[in-house]
Amino acid sequence: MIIQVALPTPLHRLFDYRLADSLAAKIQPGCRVRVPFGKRQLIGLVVACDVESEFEPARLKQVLEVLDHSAVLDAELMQLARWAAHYYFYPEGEALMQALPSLLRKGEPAHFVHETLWRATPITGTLKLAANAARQQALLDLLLRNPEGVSRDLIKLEGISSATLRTFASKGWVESFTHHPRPRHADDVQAGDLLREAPMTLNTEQALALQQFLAPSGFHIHLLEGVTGSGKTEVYLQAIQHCLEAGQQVLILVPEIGLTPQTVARFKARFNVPVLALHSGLSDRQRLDAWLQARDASARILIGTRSAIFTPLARPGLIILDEEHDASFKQQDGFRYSARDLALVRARNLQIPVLLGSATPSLESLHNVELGRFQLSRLQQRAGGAEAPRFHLLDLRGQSLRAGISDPLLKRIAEHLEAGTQVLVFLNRRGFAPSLICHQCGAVSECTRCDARMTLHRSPPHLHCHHCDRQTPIPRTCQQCGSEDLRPNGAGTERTEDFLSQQFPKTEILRIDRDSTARKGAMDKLMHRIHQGAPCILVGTQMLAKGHHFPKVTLVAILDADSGLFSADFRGMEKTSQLILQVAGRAGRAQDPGEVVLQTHHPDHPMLHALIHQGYNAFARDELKLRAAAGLPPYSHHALLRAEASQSGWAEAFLRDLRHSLEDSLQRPSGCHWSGPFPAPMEKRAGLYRAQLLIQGQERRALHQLLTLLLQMLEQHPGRSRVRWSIDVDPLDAY
DNA sequence: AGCACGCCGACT
DNA sequence: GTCGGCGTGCTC
Repeated sequence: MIIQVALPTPLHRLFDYRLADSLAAKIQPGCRVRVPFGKRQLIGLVVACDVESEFEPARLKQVLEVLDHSAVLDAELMQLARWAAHYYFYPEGEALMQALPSLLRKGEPAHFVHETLWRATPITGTLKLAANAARQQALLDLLLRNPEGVSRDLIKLEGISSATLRTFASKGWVESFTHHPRPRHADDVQAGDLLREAPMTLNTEQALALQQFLAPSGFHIHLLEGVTGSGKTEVYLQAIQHCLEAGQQVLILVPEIGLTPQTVARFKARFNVPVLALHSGLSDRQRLDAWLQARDASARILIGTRSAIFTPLARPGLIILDEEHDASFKQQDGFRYSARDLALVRARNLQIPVLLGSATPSLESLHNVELGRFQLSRLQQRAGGAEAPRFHLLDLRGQSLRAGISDPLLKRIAEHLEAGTQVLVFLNRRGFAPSLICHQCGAVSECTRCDARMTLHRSPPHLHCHHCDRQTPIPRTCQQCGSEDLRPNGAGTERTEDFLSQQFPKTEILRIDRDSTARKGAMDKLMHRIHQGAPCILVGTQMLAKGHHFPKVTLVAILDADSGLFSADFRGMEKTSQLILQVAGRAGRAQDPGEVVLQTHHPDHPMLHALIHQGYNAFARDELKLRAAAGLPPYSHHALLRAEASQSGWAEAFLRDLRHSLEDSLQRPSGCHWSGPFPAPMEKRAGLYRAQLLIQGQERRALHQLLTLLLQMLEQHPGRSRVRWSIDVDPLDAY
């Protein structure tokens, strides 16, 4: 028999192999096989059995081993991954293999493995450890936090040595047992004990939204647009309840920074069913276990980020995608898929509904509402009758700034602190200052590998390129003129923190950015501090904007509202307004009505006005009109051909060549146009020179045809070895 | 992407 | 004379 196999190679094709009759009986699509490939052996996935080969049969090689008795990747996921590979022009073999957990890619059996776990013994309840036994305390905490048992891997991960574990064992504080990962079956949960806590009573808007969502059966897409604090999650929870009652599973996708223990806890607290979080902290073995539990429906609620869209589901009932506008749903390298768009495709294949939620929906989704593809529900009331925050534009023209803060803002901050509440200061720049400038000649510290400034950091002192991660000591003298007068230029979170602690010496200043939260547990500590409720100032980046709620914050200050107003990226306004509202949403959750101050040099800017006085919807309507007039997405479709090379000019020349081949081609479909090649927004990055060619299509079909042709040309272009290229369909980042 | 083949420069 | 640089070509 001849079978067709998908292999993890960057080649855009499948491969045929001969299969010995002795192995042919149990083979089916979705099984893994080990095959010879050139001089090496690879593990691949069977795509089709009993096929005719166009390849000369005598030259076919034999399958070495069949790894599975039944399909590891079911037909539905296989269909999704193959569809995605074609849509995003990514090699099919790579796409299919990426849908598998890494242990399965490496050839491990698709089985649960019995694992030795450790748990605390009852006597630890009254145990008093020596005050200086920090490691022992850490182990005890870990054990008490996880009464169902902890694996040795996890203990190691927490930085606890096996010696500490041995000590515990010898004192009888810990015992080991064999964990049989044969989880409960879906049917084990009786209808009566599905709920762990009672659902909340829905307000009129929530009830209407839920009813509208539940009314149609089968595949439909529902957009839940709800301002922060309007209770979207409760609508999700009750939609999930309906699914669980029907014995089905629910897949929940959240943005990268939204997958916090609190998020997961919310679902676990409500439902008496196995809830699994597919987060980045899982070991390969745990990830496989979770994958298997989703596949056999012993896990009922699956929560994960972008890649969780490829989680197998034995009894799929609903896909929820929270913060659907979030850019982290689009993968930015390699397999550049959008988990949001794949969720829609998957739901259509499965004939199940999708619930998209956001306070600030993407213009793509709002356009889909206009077209009647999505149904829309709006939640405009805040739960508990909390008022919406008041917005103020603070005109920066003529104001002096210290660490990015104007005097009127400083006064407002003082007033809120005196009233005993908390203040949130947002600026999207970490580090001390965005650059180091020579006061004599004006030369600026630049990265040698990128077209970018080095950011000055104080703790610890160094220069850091945020684009390629290069770090250098702080120079004592200017490289250009030798002057010693080097000064920080502009403000980042460290500098603002510094300045505020000088201004408010008695107030605690908590900085929240990637640097301050890098250490394990640091974020928890900060959050704990904030939730104690004492007056304090939070200074932070994007990290503050998502997921976390700060009930005591009554003033949100956005230090630079102008950053996205004049950017070359046509999505700049959309991104900025989403970010402003997201940050603003952190305030005014409780009884205190919140206040949001935006520092701007353009207090008359129409976008800021629409956003602040009429709300996101008015802004979005205006912006959609502009997009329509300019023929930009969502009114047309974009693809970007990206290229990078070690020498300046190579990538651009390569793309120019391709453009010419395209223009000379007779098979070129109509209805597309292109522009460029242009240098990428930051031409040099991490030592590579980057360029891109933009392709625009009125219709998806035409764009797809053109890209098919382009791919053929790319694969046989003589310059392809000097240049790394990739196709990005529906690109999101600036271009 | 790997991995081999192949053809030119500085070494024991 | 060989080790090794990376250009070019192939993978059922």
